[in-house]
Amino acid sequence: MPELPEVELYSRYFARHALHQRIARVRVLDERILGRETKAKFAAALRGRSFARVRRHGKHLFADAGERWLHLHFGMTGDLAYYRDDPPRFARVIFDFDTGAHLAFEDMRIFGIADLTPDPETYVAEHRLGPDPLAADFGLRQFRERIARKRGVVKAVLMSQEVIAGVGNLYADETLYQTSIHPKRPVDTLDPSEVKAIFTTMRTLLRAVIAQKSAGRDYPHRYLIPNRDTGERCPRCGGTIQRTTVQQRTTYFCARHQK
DNA sequence: AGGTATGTTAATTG
DNA sequence: GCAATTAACATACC
Repeated sequence: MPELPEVELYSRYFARHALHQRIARVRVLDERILGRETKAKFAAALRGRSFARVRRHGKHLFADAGERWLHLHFGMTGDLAYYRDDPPRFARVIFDFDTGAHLAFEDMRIFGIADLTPDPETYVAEHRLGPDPLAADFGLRQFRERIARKRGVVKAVLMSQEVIAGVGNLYADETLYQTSIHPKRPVDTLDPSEVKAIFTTMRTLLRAVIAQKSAGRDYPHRYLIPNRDTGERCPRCGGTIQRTTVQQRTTYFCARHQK
């Protein structure tokens, strides 16, 4: 279930449980999760080491293992599980720590990836990821510059990981819903105040969801997310929630107040 | 049985 | 070169 806020929670979970323990063994249960990395190289790079710290960039998680960093991407169904007894059903890679505990990277659909990278900066550069919208040095000016170079519909731009890294289908819809902008508005028709509203709303939203979820709470009722269904009543204006498609992704919006 | 699912990439078409 | 579209990846659920 991973967009930026979820990966931020995974990252905190990783940091809370899985640092500073010697990795006694690396078990790759399904090699497809490694991408083009080989099982032998992957295991050899991590075995005997320990994770010193974690970093997140967009939807990507990195864990420092000394020579190299472990890189995790969670696809649609990735998750982490730290446990002592029974591994999760869809565990694809398991790190056995010498403490007797285990960290599993699980991913039912295997759209995610677990591999190695020299460091997060290298990965971000190689994959042309845009800035993380919650990074301390990410600002409105930068957001404007990056958006100004794009064409096409606004939702596609928000979801493009090269523009900004971390927003996916749900939070793109939610951001546009909260800013009253139609997901199919051509991005070059947005006026400066709308771009600013997207910037501010998106960051507030991402932070709020992190806080909300880390406190174990559900999405607020006034969000679009819990009302993502054709024919639902818009909790903001009483309009009707409609469905369309953008970039092959199901898109919900309020037909009354999103223009 | 068919449609859908919080993601990404490659190939194709305009 | 860019944007839109389609397919592919793999699995479960309703």
